[in-house]
Amino acid sequence: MHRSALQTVLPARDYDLAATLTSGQAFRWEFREGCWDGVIDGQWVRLQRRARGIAAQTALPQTGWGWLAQYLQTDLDLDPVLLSFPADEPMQASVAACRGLRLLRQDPWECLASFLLSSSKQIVQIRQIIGSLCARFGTPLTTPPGHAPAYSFPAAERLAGASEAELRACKMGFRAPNLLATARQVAGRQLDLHGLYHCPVEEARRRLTQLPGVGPKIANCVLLFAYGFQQAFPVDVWVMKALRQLYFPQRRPSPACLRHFVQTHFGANAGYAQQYLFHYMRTRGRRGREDRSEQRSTPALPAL
DNA sequence: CACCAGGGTACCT
DNA sequence: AGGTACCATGGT
Repeated sequence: MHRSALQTVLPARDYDLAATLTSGQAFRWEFREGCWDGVIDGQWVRLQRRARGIAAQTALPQTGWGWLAQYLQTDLDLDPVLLSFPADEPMQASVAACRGLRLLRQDPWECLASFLLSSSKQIVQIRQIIGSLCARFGTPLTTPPGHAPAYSFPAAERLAGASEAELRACKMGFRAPNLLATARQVAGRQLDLHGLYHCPVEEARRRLTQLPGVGPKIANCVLLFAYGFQQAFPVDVWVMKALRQLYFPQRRPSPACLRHFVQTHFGANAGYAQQYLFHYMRTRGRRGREDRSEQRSTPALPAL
């Protein structure tokens, strides 16, 4: 017999909770009163880093915490992953700067819909759009007494029944028709998101990119952040900047060349490596501008 | 106030 | 294959 509980501590080491929750893979976590408030599987959750692990609090009694360990991937040993990265200077600098950064394992629909809304948007804006979408179309969740209201991420069926104008009211602009059409395909079972768990990565990517507004970048984000395909390597403007500055400072490689490079150079955990590069570049820019000579320090150029 | 943002697409040469 | 305008909106 399990006793139900409202809180626990998941054992975890080598886990930078703040970096993980703010590194542009999930968009709904908010820092309040020294804790991280969010929603997982339609349930309000509050997290806090502790010495031995990650403390979690819910508003409803739990009989188990496997769903949370799965989302946070606390059982993953980070050391082999970091050791599998290439031993070049950019990767070592990224690991030194972001050690403890993790990949989450998110719900496929929320992840797909979120990154559909991410195109050509800053992370702060993506968060605002998604927050508005959840408040308008999600269902209110139980929260602790006196706490701000929280909402579930709206199901595909719910968005499929909305109008494009209603979606545009959430300030998503030209992304609205893509989200609507995708929601209808998912709700109508023309695409079985759960079935992608059993597909080879190429097949899963092929099916995702058939959705309107889903190209290689967004598909790779979903493959990596929801399905756990750790070789999936999303290339956005930041990662592109990292690749060009750190690996190809003198020439301009073609897209095909770049694709081949990222698939062969970063190994079996290329997607993980990509997240370190992404977070490293992003946190490098905002705080303190070191002089240009630092980022021009010669990396080990890949032979090609 | 230009410029750009975890892109994709249609259309051009 | 490789370039470009455009999509809507707001942060920096």
